[in-house]
Amino acid sequence: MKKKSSPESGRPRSFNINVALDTALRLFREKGYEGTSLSDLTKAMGINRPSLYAAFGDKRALFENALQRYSDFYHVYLREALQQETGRAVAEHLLLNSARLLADPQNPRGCLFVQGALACGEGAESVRQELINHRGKVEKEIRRRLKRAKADGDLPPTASPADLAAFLASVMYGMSVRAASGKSRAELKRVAETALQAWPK
Amino acid sequence: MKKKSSPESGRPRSFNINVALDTALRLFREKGYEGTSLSDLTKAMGINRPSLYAAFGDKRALFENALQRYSDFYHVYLREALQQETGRAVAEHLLLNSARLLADPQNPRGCLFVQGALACGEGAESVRQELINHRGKVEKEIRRRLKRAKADGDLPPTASPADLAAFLASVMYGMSVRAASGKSRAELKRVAETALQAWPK
DNA sequence: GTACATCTTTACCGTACGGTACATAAGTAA
DNA sequence: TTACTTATGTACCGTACGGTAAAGATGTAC
Repeated sequence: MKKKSSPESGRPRSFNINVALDTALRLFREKGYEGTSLSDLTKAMGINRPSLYAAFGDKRALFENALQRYSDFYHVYLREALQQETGRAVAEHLLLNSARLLADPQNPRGCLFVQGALACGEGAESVRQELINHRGKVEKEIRRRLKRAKADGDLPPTASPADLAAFLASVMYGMSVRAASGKSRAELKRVAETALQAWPK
Repeated sequence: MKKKSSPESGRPRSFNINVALDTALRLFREKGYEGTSLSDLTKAMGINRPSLYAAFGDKRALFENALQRYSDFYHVYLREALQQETGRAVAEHLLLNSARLLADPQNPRGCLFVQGALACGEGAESVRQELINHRGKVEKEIRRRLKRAKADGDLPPTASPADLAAFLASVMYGMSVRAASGKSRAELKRVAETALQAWPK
């Protein structure tokens, strides 16, 4: 992806590539793939266009990098949630931390998997598909964990891991939409707590 | 909005304005405001650009018309739901019909209030704000209805109409995201049914 | 120093965008 | 027929987009 072959020769890069990537991630999360222009990106990074292209390739490749970075962070959160001891604890962790992260005042509101490209023109169709895949994988991991929970007996025999996972994912994406509307952490937390009432006993 | 002053004089319009508006609505719902180009619109309508501008004004005004049309349909569904007799029945109606409408095979997937402009560039910022307002109004109507339900005694005294309304809205928006991922009515229905487990008894 | 590699700057490319001027076609009114 | 009104088709406008060519700047290796 990036050049592993970075000999010490040549003019050194004048900007920190990870800082630039974080800037790109912020913008993509806030305005989506199509809504973020190259001028937005270079301006926010404080560099010129060819520097961006030399470092990352084209816009699509830059998004790919930013998405990977986001996905890495996301999976830290996800893993932590899925490592909880019971199905109920997993659900609590997922929803309450979603509320916290999606409305983090330090970051753009909402989830990149949703905000990145929910509805878009033909030029971003492949990005949209990729985000659909990411969302699907998240849901799949939750489903696997809940299947185990059911096998472990900390979910009733009548409970459906697939339905519960789909429900949790839906609430998380719904909270993302609400976060993008400017709702606070407290408001999202109440949604999470209400959703948890649906958990089978 | 449209010209009431339509004397029988002058060359008659060669296309049906409501059909054209429906076409616009479909496109905006599928690709969002920014993702839908004037060429997409005129091509799908089978007319030329000046005809579109003469009939609707600019792109923004056309979106406004399409949004109004969508909102009219939406409020039929919403009113029907809010007219149910109990809080529980309202919630059921809202969620189950959301599932049905959001994944309608005859229409683009998802809700225009969400898909229209969730994350976008500066040029669509006002559209985004407007959709936030629409979502807020929907939630407010649900909240009002649930307050009445509580007063009527068909919600427990401990229940929070505001929290329940926010929860219902979140699930509906989450289902919209899932619908945009291509999930079927059946899958969305299971989400709705799972969500209903959270309803206070 | 010289050679070499890489990044940066400026200036530009083609394309697609939203929007419009203008001449003409197609209807009604007299 | 003539005048008038409105919609249409063509051809175009300026701007912003994603992307790049080419020349100069800045480092390392010798």
